[in-house]
Amino acid sequence: MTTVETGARLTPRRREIVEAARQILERDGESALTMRRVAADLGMKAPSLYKHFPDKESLELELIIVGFEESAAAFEAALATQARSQIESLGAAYRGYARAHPHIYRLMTDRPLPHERLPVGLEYRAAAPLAQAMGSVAGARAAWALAHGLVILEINGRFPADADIDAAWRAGITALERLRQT
Amino acid sequence: MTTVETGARLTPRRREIVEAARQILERDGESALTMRRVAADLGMKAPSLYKHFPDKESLELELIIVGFEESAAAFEAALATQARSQIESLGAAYRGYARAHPHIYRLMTDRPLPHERLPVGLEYRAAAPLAQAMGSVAGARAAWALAHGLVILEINGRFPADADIDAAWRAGITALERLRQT
DNA sequence: GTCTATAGTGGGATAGAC
DNA sequence: GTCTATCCCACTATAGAC
Repeated sequence: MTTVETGARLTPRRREIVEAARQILERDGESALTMRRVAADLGMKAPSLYKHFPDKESLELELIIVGFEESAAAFEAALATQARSQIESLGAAYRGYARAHPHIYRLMTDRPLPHERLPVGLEYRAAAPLAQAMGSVAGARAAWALAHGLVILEINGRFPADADIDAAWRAGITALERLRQT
Repeated sequence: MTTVETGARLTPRRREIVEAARQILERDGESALTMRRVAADLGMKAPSLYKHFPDKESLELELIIVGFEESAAAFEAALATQARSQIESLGAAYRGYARAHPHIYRLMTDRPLPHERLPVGLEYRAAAPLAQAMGSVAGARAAWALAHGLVILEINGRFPADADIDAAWRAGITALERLRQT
């Protein structure tokens, strides 16, 4: 369970700090996520945070872990759905998570990951549904890239204001399903 | 011609400043691109730059324009090639430009564009080759998203170190070509 | 585990003289 | 068009008292 893992890894106070950081990030974006602001929202001073986390990067890493756990859960739930094709369900889940949590999503994808500092198996768990749906490693990577590209261009406001993003998704899903049927 | 456009829009001194900024960005990345550093590389002081550009953002915008001009030229050249399929050629050109100029590429795609401040027709020119090759707007957007996703995940170091990125590109190109043949 | 105080760094931008 | 001087901002992080 997601909650159990998080709870087991973090002391209660650390979890409160991560939660405060998350709310700041979600509400006001990455530039608002400063140690001062996190501390202030908890009624403490910034230096006190360093008794709980060695540096800011470690705190951000916890947010990334939360993002992976939540998106993995969303993908697993999508794969369990029978109403639509697996690829279609996964695409909707991917886009849905990214749009609901754009700043966390960007944090998760904007830079190289320190794989060795993530909970064992977490990356695999998040990637497995797509790999299963696509049936090949190369196909799964292409599918991930397509979904990421659609999502990040949307989040970054790079499609024209009147662009039919739904249609682009449908075209992409169609292409992936034809690849799958090879 | 790219050079003519740039030359017409910028005074010689402004062009020198843009060129210095570009070299810093390409060599040392976005965090190195500061007004102080740009000035120092030109043998001047930071405040003097503000006689040429009203703010840092305006200078960055010139770099984005350069990126669009160069990548548009690369796409046009790729489309003129007859050796491979158009989609394949464009994919290679897209990846090639992004890998050769990762920091400029990130600058071009990381945030919303102030469309009204770009030279008229530039965005259209950069997008046209892909639109032509895909034959539909939705297909072109899916193709752009796929290419962008593959490229930005590669640049950001998000594929496993031993991942076969060439194979992911081949799978993606195959999917797009099947979509094209609808 | 929290505080105060502070170090140390870096950034964008402006005023006014030359 | 360039300079010097300066402002103001913000950040991460540490030391040491309580």
